Parts: sequence; structure tokens; C-alpha cells
Amino acid sequence: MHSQGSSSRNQYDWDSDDDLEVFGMPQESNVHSVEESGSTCSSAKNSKLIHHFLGMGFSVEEVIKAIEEDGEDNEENILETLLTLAAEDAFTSEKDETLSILVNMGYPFKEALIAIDKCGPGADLSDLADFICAAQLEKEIESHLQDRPNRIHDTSLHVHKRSRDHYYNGKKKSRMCRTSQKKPLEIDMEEIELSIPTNGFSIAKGLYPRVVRKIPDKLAGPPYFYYENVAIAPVGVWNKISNFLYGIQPEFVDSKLFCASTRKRGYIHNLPTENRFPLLPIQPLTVQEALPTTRKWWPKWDRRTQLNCLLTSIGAATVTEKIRRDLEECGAETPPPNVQDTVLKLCKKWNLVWVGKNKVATLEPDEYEMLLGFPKDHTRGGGISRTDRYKALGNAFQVDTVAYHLSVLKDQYPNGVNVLSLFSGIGGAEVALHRLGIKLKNVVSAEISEVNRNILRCWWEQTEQRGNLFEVEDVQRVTSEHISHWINRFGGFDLVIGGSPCNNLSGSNRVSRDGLDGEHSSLFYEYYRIVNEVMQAQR
DNA sequence: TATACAATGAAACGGTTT
DNA sequence: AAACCGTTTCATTGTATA
Repeated sequence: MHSQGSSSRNQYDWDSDDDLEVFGMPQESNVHSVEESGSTCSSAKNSKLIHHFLGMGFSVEEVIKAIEEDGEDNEENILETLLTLAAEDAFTSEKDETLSILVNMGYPFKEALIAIDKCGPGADLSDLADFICAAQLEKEIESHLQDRPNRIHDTSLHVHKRSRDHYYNGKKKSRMCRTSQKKPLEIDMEEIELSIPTNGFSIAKGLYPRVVRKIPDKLAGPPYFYYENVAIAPVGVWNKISNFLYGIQPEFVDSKLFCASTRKRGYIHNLPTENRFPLLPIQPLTVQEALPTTRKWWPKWDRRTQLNCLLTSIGAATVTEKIRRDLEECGAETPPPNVQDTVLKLCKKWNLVWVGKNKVATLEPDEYEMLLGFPKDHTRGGGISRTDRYKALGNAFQVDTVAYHLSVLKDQYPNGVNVLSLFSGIGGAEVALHRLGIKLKNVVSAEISEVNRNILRCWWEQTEQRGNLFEVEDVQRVTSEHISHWINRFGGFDLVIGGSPCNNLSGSNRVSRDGLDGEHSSLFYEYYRIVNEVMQAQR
């Protein structure tokens, strides 16, 4: 079992690089340990039990469900329930996998789903394809008869194999020209089994992935890289990202497996996936446990146990007021179904929780911090406004999720890591590594927002980091010279980590969801440029 | 105290994807 | 059917200067 380095937290003992300058780190004694302040877990017994079953390869989601059904005290029953769940899961996995294959073949999602339901998930692919074609033909005939515009094939779902150079021809050409001057990393794309990812969750389900992605030997680190972005991006975006990042298939994970709120994200990395372990303490997975005071007010007819994604802005006060009025007007203890319906829809839309009789409220910034795995007050103070806190947190990593993926580094780097952290934000990657007990030797952090840089620097000081933090404002101004300078100085980076802006990819964006080449999201190409430079220099 | 300007907060704003 | 690392506009509050 892995220990999570809380004992030696303040006494790092790796060889200190005295010749490197240390960025503003007053030796204050005012230390807030992340582990202590972030401790919001369920009962110790529960936590131990969960971990016991996790060790057996079950997912957190399954274990929690089983414990809820059977109670904490009956280990045998829990195991039995888990095995039953696993059997059921095997069924849905098969369905998902079939679905994934069909979509990758170019069939529309909906029609593939219908076909699987009709023919069964175990049916031959050719039979399923026949079924879909028959259905499409039927539709086509029907539409001809009705003389309507006919759009049978959703061509946007077709996967086009294109050369890598194709992607250099977008409107960001000038930016890409600099990149393409250098020869791409020598990797024979034919050797890599290119399984084009969909934008969904059909691939990786559950905490301990059942589908192990193949990472070609040539790409297995170090140096490692870790890329993150929203899972539900416009069609083709993940395909493109994956093609740039050496054809590695993304791992789609929903952070609801690690905390009480949903966060569907895709991760592309070349880290090993064996022997991962979760961050301790394991977070409560239900809202009622994570926010205990809400339990008392939570009505039976609101069946939510987890929250939706934490966004960058919160609901208006008029919404909560409207809900209060509607509920009071109907007077009854349990409101009529139609009222329940409208209230629930609003609650889900704005992630509202129950804080009183007929009273719902938006989440507080410190509740965001807790759910996302940051220490309490991580984004508080230092002249940061409330709106800025929501914005910064809404854009951040879910620390427990990222830490789970990065946990494999702990044994490999007992003396600490050198990290190139791009789009650092409020330092989700740094906090994850720190909470894992992985020492931070040198961290080069690029972050455009001044308030975010302040937050990271404050955290760095408060946790008494012994390593060096180097701040860069703009990733676009990081040159090859910078990179080689850092590599010479640190002896290379062990990890290049970052999630590029999702503004133009996110479904929340009503105005400028323009895809990967959008104003902000095109900074992905900067991530690729820098990762590629590091990969070439260190291999 | 009055004014100009900046910062902050509240509210309204659909469409794509699975 | 349900969800989404968001943007823009406008009103309000805060702050500097006279």
C-alpha cells in the first residue's frame, strides 16, 4: 500500500539546488497543510472499507453503491453485491464498446443505439450494420415519399483519415508555421494502432480502467505529458487533438467517480496506467455527505445524489426566489408533480442545493474548492473578487481525478519531479502532486491571469515548498531557447502538464463555440508545440 | 460632497452532443 | 431528454480626484 507522504511534508530532503534562484519564498511558519484542510471525507471506517474494495479492483462508484445497499458492517454481502454489479457492468460495457465501434465506423449515434437495443449488444457487427442500413433506407424512402429534404447520413460523424499536415492549414497558419519548421517526433504512425476516439464515455468507464490503452514503446515516458480538456467538444475535436498528440487515445473520465459533482473530461497522456492509487482521504461521493447541512432540507422528491458540473458562473438570485415562491404557493408538504418538475429542472440547471425550508441556494466558492479537491480558502483573499473565484475554480482541474492518474509517478520519482505546467490556472496539477506526496523540485508555470498566478504563488509559499517556482505569463512567448535553457538547468522535465482553454469547445458557450481553432482554444497548438519540443530534446 | 471612471455583480442569452 | 471548464449587457457599487 502506498503511503501518501504526509509525515515528511514539511521536510523535503532531496538534494537542494543551491545554485538556482528561489522565487520569493519567505520562511514563514504559517503553514496550512493541504491534507488537513482538505479533509472532508466520510467516516474513517467507511473510508477504510472503501479502500479495501478498491484494492480488489472495484470502482469507487460500485463500492459506494454496495455499501449503501448493505450497510458498513456486512463485508460479505457487500462483496456479493459488488460481484453482481460487476456482472451487470460487463453487460453495459459490451454495449458501450459496440456502440463506440459503430460510431467510429461512421454510423449516427442514435441509429447505432437503436440497432443495439433491437439486435442485442452481442450481435455481429455486420448484422448491426445491416440493421442500421435497412433503417436508413426505410427513412430515405419515407422522406422521398414525403418530399422533404433528405439527410440520411450525418457526415459529420464520419471519420476521415488525413495526413498530419492537413491540420496545419487552418486559419492559425502563422502560428503553426513556426512549429512545422521542426521535424515532428520520429514516430511511424502506421505502427500505432489508430483507434479514433469518439467524444464520449464509451471507452473508459470506471475508476480502474478495464480497457487498457496501448501506448507505443516509443512514446512511453519519461518525459511524461498530460493533457486535459472537456469531453463533450464539437465533433472531430478530440480526433484532431489525439492525432497531434501522437495518436494516443484519450481517456475519458467523469470526476463524479472522485467527488460529489460531475466533471466529464478527456485526458491524453503517456503515463503508465498500472498500479494507480487514489488520493486519501477519499472524498464523499454524494452531495448530502459532502454538504451535511443540506441533508436536513433535502426533499424526498429531489433524487439528486450528485451535482452537475461546476461552471465558471453561478445562478441568479431571482431563480432561487422564484423557487421559494412557487413552493410556498402550493403550500402542501409535497408539491404537485408539475411544480416538482419545474423546480427540479432549475435546480439541476443551476446546481442548487437545499439550505432551508423551500429554500435553495447556489454553491459558495469554498464549496467549489472542497469539491474540486483544493485546500479551503485556496482562492480566497489577496484582492480576488468573488466572481474571479468562481471563474478560476470553474476552469480548474478536479484534483483527485488528476492525482489518480499522476499517482504512478510517486514510486518512480522518490526525489521529486521537474514540472512544466502550462495553463496552470490556480495550480490544480501542483496541488495534485503535492497531495500525492510527490516533491516539486522545479516548476515552470505558465499562466496568463495575474490573480491566478498570485493564488499559485501564495499556495507555494503557504505549503513551504522547498523547490523553485518559475512564473511565465504567456505560453505563446515560450521559445525553444527558453525550453532548452530550462532543460539544461534542471536536467530535463519529468512532466509537461496542462489543459488548454476550452472556451470555444464547451457546451456552455452560446456565443463562440467555434471549435479547436477558436480564439482561445487554439492555444492547444501552443501546448503541442511545447510538448513536442520537450519530447524531441529529451529523447 | 460631487463627479468621473473602474470594478463588480446580476440577469438574460440557445445549440450541440451524447 | 439532459447537460454543458461561457459571453454579453446592463445596473450597481466602489474608488480616486477635485
